[in-house]
Amino acid sequence: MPDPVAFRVMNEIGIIDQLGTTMFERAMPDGLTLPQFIVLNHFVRLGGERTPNALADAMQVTRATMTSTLQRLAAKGFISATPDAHDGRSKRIAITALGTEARNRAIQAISHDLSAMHEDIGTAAFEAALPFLVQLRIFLDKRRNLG
Amino acid sequence: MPDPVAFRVMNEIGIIDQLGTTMFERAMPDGLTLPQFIVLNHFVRLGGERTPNALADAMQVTRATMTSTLQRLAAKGFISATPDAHDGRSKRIAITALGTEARNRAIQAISHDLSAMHEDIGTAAFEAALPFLVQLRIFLDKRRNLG
DNA sequence: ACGATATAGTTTGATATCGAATTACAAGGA
DNA sequence: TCCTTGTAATTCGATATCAAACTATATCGT
Repeated sequence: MPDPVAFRVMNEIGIIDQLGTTMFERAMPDGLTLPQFIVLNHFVRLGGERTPNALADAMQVTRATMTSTLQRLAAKGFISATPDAHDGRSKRIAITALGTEARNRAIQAISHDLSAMHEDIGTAAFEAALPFLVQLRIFLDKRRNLG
Repeated sequence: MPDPVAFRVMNEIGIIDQLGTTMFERAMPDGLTLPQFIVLNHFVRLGGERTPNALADAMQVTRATMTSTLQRLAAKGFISATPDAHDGRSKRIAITALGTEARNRAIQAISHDLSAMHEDIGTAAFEAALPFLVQLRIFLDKRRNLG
């Protein structure tokens, strides 16, 4: 019995994620990891402040995971955290100037790999694949929240 | 500036991998993890014996990672390891009867989630997405081996 | 007002993963 | 034979991740 096609797709996705993450982190300066970059990029793209909880939701990770990533970013001086004036349980996270610089260096560092991907696979193929991936991600997210 | 489409695709793939792995491991009996299942499934599908090195190549992980996963599978009695008679550095790994049973229970445990995926997304969409994913995986694998 | 419940964040313990260093053995060359 | 180089596997230290347990604060119901 062959593996169901959904299983084969998930398997390929797992390997791609693994290889892609390794490629990214090898190219990074500042010892920046992919999850750390994604947080910095989120702040540069959308601006403002966020709670750890909102970041965890946006990145689809648990709050525990986000706590860990934010602690490492704070240790590098790439983010700041201030207590929320209206809710004693909460925090406001923002990117620092140092963090913005690190994010921009990261963009530069990965641009060569991204270009190679566009050349080899074709930008059109990425565009074509995106709707399926979004639909699959939304399905899995819904299913997670059901239990 | 929007993120390049290849970056958005890699980002979706990362989230899908994360959500899919969590869904899988929640459904698993025997505390089986996804990497552990993949090794067992490999043996059931293809039979025979393998070296840790060959398994690491097949799963696209480092030998260090495979050492760790094999140690946990051996601790559960799901695989056996015997020294190679002709090469003192090497080992021969095989699945045990207990391992085969665990793999079959795992298949059962995940079948409901897989069915839901096929129903929601459509089997045809998975078939259509597979060639792109294979191409992307092969590109990243080649690129890794170049450095 | 108070007790029950919910929410924000952290901590802990486990697994996976990488790269780098290490150990043990193999193969080849002088 | 011995030395160098190569290969198989493991160990180590770091990061990410989850679930579960925990702390602290907020909100809701009576």
